[in-house]
Amino acid sequence: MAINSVNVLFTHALADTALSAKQKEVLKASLVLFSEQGFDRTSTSDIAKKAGVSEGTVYKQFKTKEGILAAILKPFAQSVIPTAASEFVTMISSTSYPSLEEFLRHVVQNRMQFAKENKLQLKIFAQELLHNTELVQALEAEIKPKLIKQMGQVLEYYQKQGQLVAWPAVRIFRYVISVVFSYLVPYLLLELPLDVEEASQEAVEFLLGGLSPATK
Amino acid sequence: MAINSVNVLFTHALADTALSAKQKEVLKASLVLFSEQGFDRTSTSDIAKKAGVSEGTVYKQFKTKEGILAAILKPFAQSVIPTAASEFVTMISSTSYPSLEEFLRHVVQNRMQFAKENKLQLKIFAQELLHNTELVQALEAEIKPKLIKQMGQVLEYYQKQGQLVAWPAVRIFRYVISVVFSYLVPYLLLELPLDVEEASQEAVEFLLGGLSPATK
DNA sequence: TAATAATAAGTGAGTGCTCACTTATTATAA
DNA sequence: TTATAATAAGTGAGCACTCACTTATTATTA
Repeated sequence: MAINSVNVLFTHALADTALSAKQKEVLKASLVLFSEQGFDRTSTSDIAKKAGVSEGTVYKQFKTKEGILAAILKPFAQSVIPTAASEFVTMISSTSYPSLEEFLRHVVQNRMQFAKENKLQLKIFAQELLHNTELVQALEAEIKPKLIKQMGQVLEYYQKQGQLVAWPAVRIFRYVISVVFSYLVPYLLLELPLDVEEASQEAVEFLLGGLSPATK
Repeated sequence: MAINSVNVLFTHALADTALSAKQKEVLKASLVLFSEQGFDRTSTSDIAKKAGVSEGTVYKQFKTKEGILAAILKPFAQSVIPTAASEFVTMISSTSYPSLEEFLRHVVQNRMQFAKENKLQLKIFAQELLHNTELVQALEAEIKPKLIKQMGQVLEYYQKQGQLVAWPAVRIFRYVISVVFSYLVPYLLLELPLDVEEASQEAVEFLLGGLSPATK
């Protein structure tokens, strides 16, 4: 059921691509198998079988098994950090800024929803991060400046307003991201349900306390 | 250097066991290879070569490759949550309770130090968690009650004192653990240095803000 | 339109190789 | 000498990937 809905979303994303129906089946089967068993424990014959195609078909489009992985993770990786055109920026660049609470709730909720819709990709991604050091370095180099550029001035605004503690942006990101993950990890690993509305509410309540300027 | 010191610690832990010198070498080699390349991408012949023994010797003690993994992870898993005999409890059960800040700093610092000393095991452990669903379930079932039993009354104490917000224990654990991990993840994945003293200081500063009873 | 040609997509039985694990042989120790 | 420890040479299953060939689709011509 949960997997189905993920598949529906993935299928939808696949619609834009120039892949044939069978090649899409290959990607869908790989998505499920990689996330369930891990990349290394999934054979190309497993993939072919689940996709209902021959092994030759698998290799017609994707030259290597790694190529299949890349085809799944590339579009995912590029949407982990929402682009400058995203809602975040439009939300902020409007004449009236929302409160820090509203802003945080929006960001947290948005990313939790994203994680929910990309559950399988996230699991595969995490596996890859753990034994692909170069990938980690490359991501760090790309994502961190992007994040700071996009969010940096927003944070500054709230800091000048006195709504946000005057810590470096990196430190604030660290806490926001980790608290979001504190709700995602049980969902990803234990298959527990995740109520995004409730979770983001809770998370923001905590974050606001920790990120408000000192009353100490 | 960092790996060396880890090895020194691991070697020390190995001293108590009834393993022969060569069998200990097997475990040390496996620890490094599994953490660097992952379990699936490490062959038993790699292990034998690095340990300076034959492949037969590897299999004399450890019946399977999985058996090697278990020999590494079992003692680690059991020390992730410190036992009831640990410092935590003695710290608390003394007649004068420390402040929440002191208590938090001690816990956070202690676990960060532990992570630093068990860096390679942690990496292997994380890999395993991602595609071993049963293991995750088993850990959840064992660790969660243990954690609540040990820490539950301590939290209650601070809540009654008005130092700690009256949230369920699970929610408080969630935030403390995730903030600790926010410092560990860059250390583990990006090989960045980790100053435990400084990091725990920072972490607690944030946690105290978020976990103090509402001033809202 | 119908017939033919050209291209693309798909197949499945290989192929060489790696791997976890075994076993026959040799070194060491009691 | 006998028992134990260690080795090094297997062994067969499974793997990623290939390739000669077939089928489906599209373009071209009469």
